[in-house]
Amino acid sequence: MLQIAHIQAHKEEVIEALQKRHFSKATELVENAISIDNERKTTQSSLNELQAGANEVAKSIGVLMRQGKKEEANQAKEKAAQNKQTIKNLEDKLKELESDLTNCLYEIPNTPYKDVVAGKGADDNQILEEWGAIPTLADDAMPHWELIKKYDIIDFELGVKITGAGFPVYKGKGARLQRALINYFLDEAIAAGYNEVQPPILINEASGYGTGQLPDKEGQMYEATADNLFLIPTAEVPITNLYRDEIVKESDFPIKMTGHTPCFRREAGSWGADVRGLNRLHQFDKVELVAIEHPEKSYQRLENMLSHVKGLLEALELPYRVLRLCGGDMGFTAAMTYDLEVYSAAQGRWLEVSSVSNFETYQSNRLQLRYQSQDTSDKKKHLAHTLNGSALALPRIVATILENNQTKDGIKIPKVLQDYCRFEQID
RNA sequence: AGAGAAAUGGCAGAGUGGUCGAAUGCACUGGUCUUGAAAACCAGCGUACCGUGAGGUACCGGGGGUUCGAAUCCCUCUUUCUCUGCCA
Repeated sequence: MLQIAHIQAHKEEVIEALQKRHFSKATELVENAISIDNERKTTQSSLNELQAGANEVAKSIGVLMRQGKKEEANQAKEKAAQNKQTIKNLEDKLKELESDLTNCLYEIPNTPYKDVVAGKGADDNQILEEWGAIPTLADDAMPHWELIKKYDIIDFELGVKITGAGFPVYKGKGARLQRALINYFLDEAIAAGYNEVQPPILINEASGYGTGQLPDKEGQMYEATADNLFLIPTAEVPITNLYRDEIVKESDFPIKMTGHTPCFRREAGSWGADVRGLNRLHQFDKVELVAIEHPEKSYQRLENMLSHVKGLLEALELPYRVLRLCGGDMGFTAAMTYDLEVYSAAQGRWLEVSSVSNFETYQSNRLQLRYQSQDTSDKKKHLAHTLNGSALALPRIVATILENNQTKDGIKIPKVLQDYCRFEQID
């Protein structure tokens, strides 16, 4: 969430930035947050004053008791008891205001970075670059949902039997290709200086709040209700939360982590004609990059992460394009997001395979993830910036490899994967 | 899963109703001394919020309660440790 002090100091700027998202409640919510905060301040002031008085009386009673002045002590007691209820009421009011403020702030999305253009949705995204030639396929080329049947490598019907729609079973070379991709992506991340972690794939509520999945987006997550845990929608959640409530040293930056996890998404209501096959699943695998960075270097870090992902796609020889999302298409918590899409030749469409974002302090403010400046005269703890990016999500990469590399003899495996797969084609 | 014990500042560790935001040691920062370092000595050293400021308030695992007053008493939750059980 945004910092209330920042909103107070830069109200117009915040409202203006939020307009880029076409966020209609911007002015209303910002005004509301400010007025709650102002009331909070005055409430705390008067509460503190009363508490100071009460503390003084309580102390004096202690002194009087020790001096044996019982009567005076009892008089003071009565006096103190009078203010008790007032203090209690003010305390309750303060708590309520604080929680109102937090709830209000939860509803305000992150303010887009200066480079982000205004826009309502996907059509307004900026296409920054395109790489690679679009392959021309034979006339009888098949979309991946037919190829997986032809070669018997991914089975949706079996998944339906075991679990339900959107939970495919990978078999034989399909399973091995998955494993190869995971290992390849992890090795590349490690080579780029990311520290591999294997986090839990169930998270508690606090973690959900930390990275912004909660409140409001619980409908997107599978929930283990008996234990009040959630299946992760992305490794971003457990990995970023490793640093919840931590104070790091400035010299620790950048903190770079990577991890492979399955991801679980309910995707309620988002099924339609163009989500056949591997295009949208309830469970899929992803290798994620997470970075925690100094505020002054976070955009540099974002570029660095973007070029890492581009390098992967180039090594896999998949034509891609880079989009900078417009305000309206960005996730709630992001300040700037690059999407990478690969061209799926048999479907004739671009498929999003990675999303790389800078959250600035939006997540770290909830996480209370701060750093201590190296400058010893600066005693204050400062919020760090958090970033993450997929590198990469598997299913659409698999779909595109299958479609783009199909030949009459079989599906050619990209060179970089051959050692990982230990086979060169699927036939 | 059952029984017991525990949770205090960066760490260790005192404190069982009142000058306790919290002894002491270590660590850390600054200084004295030294050619330099070590040692010794002196001083400082938690976080957040409110206040222009002086200053105030809250925080001793989380939440609630008793009391004029709670680190200290009560309830509850969480976590850790020990023993027993179970298990890859």
